[in-house]
Amino acid sequence: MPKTAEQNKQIRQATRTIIVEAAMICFARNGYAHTTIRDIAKQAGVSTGLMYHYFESKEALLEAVLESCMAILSGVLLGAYKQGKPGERIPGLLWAMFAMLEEDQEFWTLFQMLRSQPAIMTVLGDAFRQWTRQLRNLFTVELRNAGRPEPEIEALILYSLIEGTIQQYLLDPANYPLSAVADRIVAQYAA
Amino acid sequence: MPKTAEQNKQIRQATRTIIVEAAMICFARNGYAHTTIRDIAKQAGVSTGLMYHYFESKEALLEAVLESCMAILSGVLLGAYKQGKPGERIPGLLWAMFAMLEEDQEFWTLFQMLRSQPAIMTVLGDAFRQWTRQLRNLFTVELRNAGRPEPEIEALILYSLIEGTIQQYLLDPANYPLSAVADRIVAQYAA
Amino acid sequence: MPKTAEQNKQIRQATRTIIVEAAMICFARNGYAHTTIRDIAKQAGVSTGLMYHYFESKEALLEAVLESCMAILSGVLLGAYKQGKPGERIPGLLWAMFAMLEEDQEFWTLFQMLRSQPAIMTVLGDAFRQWTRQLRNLFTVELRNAGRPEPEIEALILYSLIEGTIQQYLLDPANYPLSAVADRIVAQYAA
Amino acid sequence: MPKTAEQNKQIRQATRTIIVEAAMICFARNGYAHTTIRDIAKQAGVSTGLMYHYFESKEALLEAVLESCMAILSGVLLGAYKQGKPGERIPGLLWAMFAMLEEDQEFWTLFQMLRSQPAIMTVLGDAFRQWTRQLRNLFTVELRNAGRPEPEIEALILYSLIEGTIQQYLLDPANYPLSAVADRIVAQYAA
DNA sequence: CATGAATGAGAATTCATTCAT
DNA sequence: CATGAATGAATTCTCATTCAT
Repeated sequence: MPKTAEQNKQIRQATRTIIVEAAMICFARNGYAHTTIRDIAKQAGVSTGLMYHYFESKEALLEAVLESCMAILSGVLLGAYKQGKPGERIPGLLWAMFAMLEEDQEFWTLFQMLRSQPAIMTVLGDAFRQWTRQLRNLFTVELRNAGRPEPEIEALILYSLIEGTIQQYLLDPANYPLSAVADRIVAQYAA
Repeated sequence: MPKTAEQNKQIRQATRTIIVEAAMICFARNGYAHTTIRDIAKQAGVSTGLMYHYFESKEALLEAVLESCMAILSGVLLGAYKQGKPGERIPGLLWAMFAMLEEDQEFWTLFQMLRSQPAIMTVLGDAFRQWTRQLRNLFTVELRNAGRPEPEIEALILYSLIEGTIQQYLLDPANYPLSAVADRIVAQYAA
Repeated sequence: MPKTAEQNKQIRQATRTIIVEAAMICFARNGYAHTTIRDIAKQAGVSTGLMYHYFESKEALLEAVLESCMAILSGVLLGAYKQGKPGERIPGLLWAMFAMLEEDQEFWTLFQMLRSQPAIMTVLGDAFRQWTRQLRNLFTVELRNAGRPEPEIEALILYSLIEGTIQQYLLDPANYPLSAVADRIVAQYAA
Repeated sequence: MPKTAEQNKQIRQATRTIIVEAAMICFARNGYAHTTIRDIAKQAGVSTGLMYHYFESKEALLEAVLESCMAILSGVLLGAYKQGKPGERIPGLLWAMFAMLEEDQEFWTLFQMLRSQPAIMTVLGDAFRQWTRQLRNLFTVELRNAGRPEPEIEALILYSLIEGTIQQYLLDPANYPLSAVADRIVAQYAA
């Protein structure tokens, strides 16, 4: 009794997701270089051979991981964006970011690692740059809506502030006064 | 008559430095994983065997590189710190940072890469956290001198702003309006 | 449809045996240090990578070799033991030993080498001591059956006599009068 | 003030001895292959370079070690031999052997290791075989003096008994009833 | 006689990838 | 779709040996 094409498609999608998530966990914990295909396969509960049914190479898997990260992050930010009114969305965006940071450190560790590996950026840099521009645009638009001067520069600065905060927090989560910092930043942009 | 102890010490120091600098170049260009010991040896102009005369393993070399980075950066910032008057040093520190960023992208690429590698932070995380605290203290002290409220929180934010700016700049140096951003940040802290 | 678990198990067992036997040959001929993993792989007709699929390290393989030696020797001696009647088994055991010595010098060269390597005995010493005790027990029991006084001490001496003979024989097989010595030893224990 | 030739010769001899003894210790503890020239140099308290002033190669050092072992052992046995009267020397030889065994396990561990390494015996086998024959001759002569039939065969057996006992003892010195075994063996040859 | 920095060939080990089933 | 045995090129690491001082 062969499976229907539809069933197969679902299985493919599910297994693919399992593998990507396993890869995210392994990369975050041990870095890309220190993670082997076998590690990921074991984490995912599949055979090493199966990895190659879903991804052409380790690099292709990495690509999928970065895409997944970008998609997740876009989703969260766009969700926050849509909830607020034009000109008043910055605080919501910031809260969404900081909430996520506290909830899912591993995600951010992974994300920071991916974006600071030369070997990865050589391949995926363009995609990442384009995605970054889009996100930053959200901020630019909102800062303009809020009547700020030089919204492009402001957006760069705000984006830097967020990224830097994430980096600092991840360095020592236990001792970082995240909520105090978050309050302070939000206050600066709430007016 | 053997070489004197003094001569040997000098040779060791010089060769060690050559190797660390070669490693910095290679790691910055190709990342840790894509750099082989042979690459570094060739870049340094020594044999592969000698590498292990100075460093126990590739990872130990990596640690030495991070330590070197921290020392370089400390030197630059302390230099800038000493040149200014209490309460007026923040702009000097910022300019030193931004100047260095534009001059030596490779250094910063390397630095960002090192600090986001789980394998490195597992070993050197504590040393790095302590070093970061010290640098941040410079900012805290100056912000207090300048009469700012909550200088600790302010310092965290300023530090984040710098780190985030560096990250953003490195992502796409050709298209990043660094001087505009720098002016804007400095202006914020010059008052 | 993957290979069944049963098939895989058989393949693993067969390949493992091939590798261990190849290692035995190489180690016996050239010693542990002068044998490379490549040598063994070539002798076994497999790739070097596969060696590490079955054994964690060269040393782990060495351990497997010693274990295999002990199993082979136990088999031969237990076989001889079972064929004789209580109280009359010593000659049979001795003949089995001496026959094997003449037939398979390489085995014994290997065995003597293994048991005098500090690196091996550090890891497998306890297992080897226990195994030795068991074999010696065979002799103790038989000497007691034969009505000898102090069978434990006698067994130690008999065991020493055998081991020493093996060592002497291996030192210069061409000139060693093995059958004369064997006759003499057996005569001593046949009465 | 240059040293005199005589002084130099003495220094050479003393340093040579220090190195050989260091090598004996290292080889006994870690085996030949696991011992590096550096290990021995450190144990001897000299530089690696100096090793090559005294020994052409690691193998030449090994040769010196085996020769030293043979000389030490010859000395002890000849000493015991000379103390007894013809026809009554066997017990003395045996006691000398067993006393030495208990006093200097490391020496015997080393000795057994050296003589069971194929790589070593390939080079030094002939020297060792000849030396063994000479020692065994001592026993043959004495057994003939004592009026034993077939003294050659008897000597082989006695020699095996000693070597085997040494091996067994070294395997588990703490639990081996050496004095009981020694008494038993000596009794057998005292009559 | 003595030192230890330097060499480089050779060995162990790793791991992405393939493939028979 | 799924398995895991098998491959072998690439890499890290070791260590006997040399040599300038």
